[in-house]
Amino acid sequence: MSTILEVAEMARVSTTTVSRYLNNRIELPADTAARIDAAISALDYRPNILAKRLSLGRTEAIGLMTPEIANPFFAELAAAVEDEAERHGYSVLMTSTGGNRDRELRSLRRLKDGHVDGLVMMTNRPDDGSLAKSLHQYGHIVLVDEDIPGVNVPKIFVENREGANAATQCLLDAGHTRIAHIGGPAALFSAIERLEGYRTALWDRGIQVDRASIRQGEYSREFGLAAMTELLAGPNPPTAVFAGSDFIAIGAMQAVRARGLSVPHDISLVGFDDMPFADLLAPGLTTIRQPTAELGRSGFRALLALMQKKTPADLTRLPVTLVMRESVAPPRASGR
Amino acid sequence: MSTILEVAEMARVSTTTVSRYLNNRIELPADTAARIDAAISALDYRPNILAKRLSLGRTEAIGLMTPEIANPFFAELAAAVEDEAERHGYSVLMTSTGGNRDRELRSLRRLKDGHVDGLVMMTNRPDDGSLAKSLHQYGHIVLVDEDIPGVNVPKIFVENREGANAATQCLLDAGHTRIAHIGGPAALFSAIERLEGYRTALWDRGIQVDRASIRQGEYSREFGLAAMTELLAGPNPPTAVFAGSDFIAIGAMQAVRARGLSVPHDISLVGFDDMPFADLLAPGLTTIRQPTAELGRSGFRALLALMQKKTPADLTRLPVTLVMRESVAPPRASGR
DNA sequence: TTCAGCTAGTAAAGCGGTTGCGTAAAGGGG
DNA sequence: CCCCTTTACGCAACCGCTTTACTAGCTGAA
Repeated sequence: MSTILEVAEMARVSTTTVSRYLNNRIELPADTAARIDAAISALDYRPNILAKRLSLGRTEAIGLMTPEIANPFFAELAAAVEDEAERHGYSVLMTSTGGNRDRELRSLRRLKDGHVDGLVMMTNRPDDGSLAKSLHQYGHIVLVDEDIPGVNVPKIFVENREGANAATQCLLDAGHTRIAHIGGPAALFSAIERLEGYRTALWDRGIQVDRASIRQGEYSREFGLAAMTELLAGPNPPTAVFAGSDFIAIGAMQAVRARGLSVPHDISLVGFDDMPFADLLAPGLTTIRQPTAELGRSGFRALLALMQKKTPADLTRLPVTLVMRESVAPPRASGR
Repeated sequence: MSTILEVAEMARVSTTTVSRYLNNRIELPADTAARIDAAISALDYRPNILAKRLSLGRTEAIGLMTPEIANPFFAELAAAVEDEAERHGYSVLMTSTGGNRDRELRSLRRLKDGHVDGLVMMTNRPDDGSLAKSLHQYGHIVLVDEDIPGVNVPKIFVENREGANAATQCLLDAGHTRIAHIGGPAALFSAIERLEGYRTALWDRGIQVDRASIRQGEYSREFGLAAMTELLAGPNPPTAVFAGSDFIAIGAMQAVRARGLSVPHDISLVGFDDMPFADLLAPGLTTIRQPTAELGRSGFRALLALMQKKTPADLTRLPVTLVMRESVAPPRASGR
């Protein structure tokens, strides 16, 4: 590997000149420039990035913290971040934390220690406040998809309320009145917002919101299965369910089947996320599509702005859309 | 941020001593060590990793090239690589190439330019030979999941032949004799091996392998749908299909349904991969499970060996297993 | 007493860039 | 013709760590 010094010698200039020329910090007469260019290609010179980083004190890399890269939602989001980062000359250092606090901290320390210049952070673990307090000391951070309350960094979320509202309305429009909600963790921001959206939709139609038809738990299939099984066994089972995530919806679907009932014939179902598998199911799952890729791109852009000492918006909300498939139908024979 | 020099001064030793002490290259008398320790914690010293990297000429980071991180298979594999890497103190720089040659080359150049010390490489694009030729110049590379013929680097694959064989046998055992195969790209190593496994299984039972019941194309749902539609429209449609991937299987399943037939009643189906959604389907998809995480871990370990100047195995084959679900049944009423 | 052989360090030269000052030479205006 | 401004570049310090080569002082054996 040749160095900038060799290039400078071959072009009969100083390293200063070469460095400035390469970084567009100087305008050189054509022949000098040509000599440098010639030397560079003759030596096949490529700047040593490690030296450059030390000298500049930055890495031109960002971190990407995701709870679970194997989850298609986060994977797609990660892909979008990476794509946008690449487009701006940044590399992406990925960490899949598995919701593990230790790994989250390790990723944050990487930021502090200068492995990366900034961090796109996603977490789905409710915070006890300690993370929120310590976060500002780390540097450039952007929060995507899920909030950590009390943290003062740019945030990019989707319109959870509006989405939940649309999902519930879709069920109302189909004629349902006994609509249950199986939502995510009670402590999680997105789950809270989605619950609010659901409540508002019912409220707006003058429908009493029944505590008993609201379940909160993990955004997982297992929880969906368990919660739906309970609901179905209850005294006054719903004719429709708005699930807080597609995973929950799938679990619910299983529960419905296990009971010998069918979606959408006996029970209508709407999910949230529009995971890639949502349309593989039979029946295809009606759900709220999140602009996953846009979430990632916006996240990176906000981070970039931060790193360039600009001030990105404190909060960006991206719109969601209802995707109609086959899991919603009018309630059976009305009444009971 | 404090530097090693400040630590040295506070501990009244030289930077050399501090550096050696920190890197376990020297044994110090207890009181000297204690002074250094004290200085370090008093100053909250953390070594500047950029300086360290420049000095050592390595980054303690590896690259991870995947065709499509949004594909759950690669995502899970990536998670495993990252996990294993983290365990050994390495960071992971991820690139999702989308099968784009340019991005592949960019990722390779990152290796050459010293951004990373090694690369776990996955590609699903058939190579025209140019990649194979240029690959050795880049440095430490390990190939995972899919081969690039003619490349002399450690490789980690699964037992494609054995898996395909088991899948086909499972259909044979159920009583099928007209078994079609919808496989991956004809130029792709894994697809070739899976086809071989299918052929051998039929051959071993003395069943004529019919050219017309073999289709090759993308590992995608769309291709599965198209190919299966064709097969069903043919003169002598199969009663069972071994699909080269779960995506293909899903497409095939759609085609079966579109024709008013049912899986497994009219057509039995076996996939390959055991994607996370394989058991979400109704019926659950019988398929060949790949040890995805192990593929990732082994990949990293081989790379680590390479980077430590050890010599990992040229080729590692990981076993696959047949996962029985509900998409296989005996052929209908035998005969026709 | 002498000297080899430890112990416990140190000085300084890298690693390969970037950059704040500075300056020689050429050009131009008065 | 003199002085001031450009133009075109160079010197050397600096980023913070690692490592080679070396030494002062002590111990113990011959």
